[in-house]
Amino acid sequence: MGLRERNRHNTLVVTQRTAIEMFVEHGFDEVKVTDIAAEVDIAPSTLYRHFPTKESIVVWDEHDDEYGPAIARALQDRSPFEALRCAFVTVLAERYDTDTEFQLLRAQLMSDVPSIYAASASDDAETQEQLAHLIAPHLGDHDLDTARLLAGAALLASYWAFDRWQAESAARPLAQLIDEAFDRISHLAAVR
Amino acid sequence: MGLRERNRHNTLVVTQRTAIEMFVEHGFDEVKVTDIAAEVDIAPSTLYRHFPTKESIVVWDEHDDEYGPAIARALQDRSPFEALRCAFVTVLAERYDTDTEFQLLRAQLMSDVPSIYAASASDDAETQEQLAHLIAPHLGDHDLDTARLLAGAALLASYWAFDRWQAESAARPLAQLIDEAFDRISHLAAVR
DNA sequence: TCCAAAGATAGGAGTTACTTTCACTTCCGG
DNA sequence: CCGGAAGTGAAAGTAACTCCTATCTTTGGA
Repeated sequence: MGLRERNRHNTLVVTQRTAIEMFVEHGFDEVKVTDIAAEVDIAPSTLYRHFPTKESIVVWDEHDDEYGPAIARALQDRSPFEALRCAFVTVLAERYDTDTEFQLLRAQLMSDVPSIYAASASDDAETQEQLAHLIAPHLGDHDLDTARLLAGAALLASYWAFDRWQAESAARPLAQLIDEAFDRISHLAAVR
Repeated sequence: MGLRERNRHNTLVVTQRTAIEMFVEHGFDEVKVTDIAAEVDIAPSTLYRHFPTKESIVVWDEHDDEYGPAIARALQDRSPFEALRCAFVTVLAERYDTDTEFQLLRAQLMSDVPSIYAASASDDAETQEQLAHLIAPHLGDHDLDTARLLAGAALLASYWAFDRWQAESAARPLAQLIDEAFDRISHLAAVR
């Protein structure tokens, strides 16, 4: 990883953290993109080179590229659905349990600001498609539609866990909630 | 239902159908809100009285208020999850199977135009919450979180069905796809 | 070590059409 | 027949996002 790439990554992280603090303090609509750029000390045009929209500053996840490898690893010795569970627990848990305050702020913005919520939902649709393509080859019939359903269920489980985690202000560790969510969703028919 | 209300509803329907045709033909960004207003022969400010945003013209569903009653009815003699399945099949199926061409156009916009997709996803989050509140009292433990998971699963099933329906251009009736989706999601653990 | 090329940033101007506001008119409903 | 809700029209604002060029920084090879 060259200097250029590291610098870029650093700028992304600093911009995101600064912006989220500003959004939480003054409100998403009140904080203008130029304000953020000024605070981070970059030009607005530079900010727009990194983040395509104002919302994406919040939605972007610096650990997004860890899911692919984690899932590929887990697929070696687990069923597809279990592999997703395992990967989610591994990647999400450690991060959210060490960087709790910041992730709570981010979660708050994502659920409270409609336009951010919408942007994040769009993102999730793409994630679902990517997950489906990852696991489809590991299904008995290689059926992409089945894979999409599994991926959707896995995402549903993780968002449910995430919502609860946020609602109870990180009282329980995220890993535990994710496990519970996957368990319950695997046995939906048994719910009364 | 008075004349006023009927007129309003009529304007909404006509506006939506006109707008969707224009969007499909010329592209969402190319068609301006003023163009739509001119075509429907109302003032732009009137259009904005009915639809809060440009995207909402597409996302709005004239049958949205049928779900509540349908679910309440189905809850009388079914488990909560089955009640959702039943209500979805009833309300969705007949509409999409009689109004197919138009609903396909609408579906196409919702999946192709990012901003519309995002708006529709936000809408779905609210729907999930409403469904959860409807079914929670019918669960053994009255647990709202469980209800949210069930509602999420039901919505996931219906979107999966809807996607397939769109992908195969309404080759199979929507009701059948929804049933299949609910079946599969009830037995996720059995998928290999 | 140095240098050329590739790529990133600053800075600023512009544009656009979505959306809001308000005073005014029209017309349904009891 | 009147009160009040809904529609109209015009106008303006807003800030997100785009585009451009000059300037600087990094990179990889000589």
